[in-house]
Amino acid sequence: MPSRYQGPKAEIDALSAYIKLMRAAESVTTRAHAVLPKDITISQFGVLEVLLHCGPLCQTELAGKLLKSGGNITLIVDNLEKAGHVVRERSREDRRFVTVSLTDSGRAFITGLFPKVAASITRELSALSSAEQFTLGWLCKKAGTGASAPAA
Amino acid sequence: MPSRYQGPKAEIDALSAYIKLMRAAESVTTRAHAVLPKDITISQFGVLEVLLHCGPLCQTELAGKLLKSGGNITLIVDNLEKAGHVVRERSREDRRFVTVSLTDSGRAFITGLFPKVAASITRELSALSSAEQFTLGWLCKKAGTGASAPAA
DNA sequence: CCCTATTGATTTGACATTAAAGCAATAGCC
DNA sequence: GGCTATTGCTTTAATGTCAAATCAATAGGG
Repeated sequence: MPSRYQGPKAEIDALSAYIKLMRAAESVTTRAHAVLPKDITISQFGVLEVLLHCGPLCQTELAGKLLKSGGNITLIVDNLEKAGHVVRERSREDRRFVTVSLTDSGRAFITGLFPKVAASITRELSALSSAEQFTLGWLCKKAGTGASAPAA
Repeated sequence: MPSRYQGPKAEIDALSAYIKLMRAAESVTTRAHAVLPKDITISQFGVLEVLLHCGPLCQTELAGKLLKSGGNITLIVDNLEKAGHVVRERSREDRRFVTVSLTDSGRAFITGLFPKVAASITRELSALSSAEQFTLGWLCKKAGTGASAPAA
């Protein structure tokens, strides 16, 4: 952000850090996910990855883990279901819940893909030493649980 | 540059830092922009802010500063134009260019709004000291210009 | 056993986002 | 001048995103 704005020093420091935070997040995400095949989106990858590492979940749980809205998950799961990567199943104990599970082909797909993305993220962050990555994570965590963050 | 195998520890460190980076970016952005009136979006705010601090720009320049696609800018400017915040004007020297400028009401709008958002971002990052904010910015900049970043 | 509140999912409407295709205007080359 | 390439913008198709409204099922209070 080309700030010609001249405010208090605290504000300039915060805005400067914020802009770099945003640019880094966008930049690393875009480049790290460039290894994804063209027929899958970042959001779809996110859902498959959570299902692989957490097992079958209902849509509200997916929304919580991915920090997305419920309506959003409905659409993403729709598209993953069309592609044959996941299946929906109504819970018999409480018919409000829809359990989303990986199909065999979906599991094979994400199992083959995840290591590539993990390696890609590692490569993108390789400009930072291990200690620097730790510091970055620590500062981000502190920043993300700041002033008006919901209590953990 | 041949990429060397870095081992599982390097991967865990990088993924851990990456997840915290993404969560911090989402979290701070969402909360910092909660002060925006509901009739304006974050992207629209971004365009108005750049126009305020840089003066009238053509759409390609806007796209470059905001790191968005050209088609995207077309839509955002469409909506800002409907709201009366900006005007489009064909350049007379080169009729391919469309200069986007703030209207009087648009200028008043963003002039009143920007300090609120700046204060909000400052508040959200107040969990970090000035030195920590500087370190965060430095690490983010280093991370964002990593392995496959385009040459500046 | 009702009435109501809550909860999980879906739908709808509006905006964002990109890639790709298309259009219009300019620039370059012969 | 005229052909071609480039450049800036718009459009289109597909997906994502949220908020709000809606629907279905369950839970609780009386």
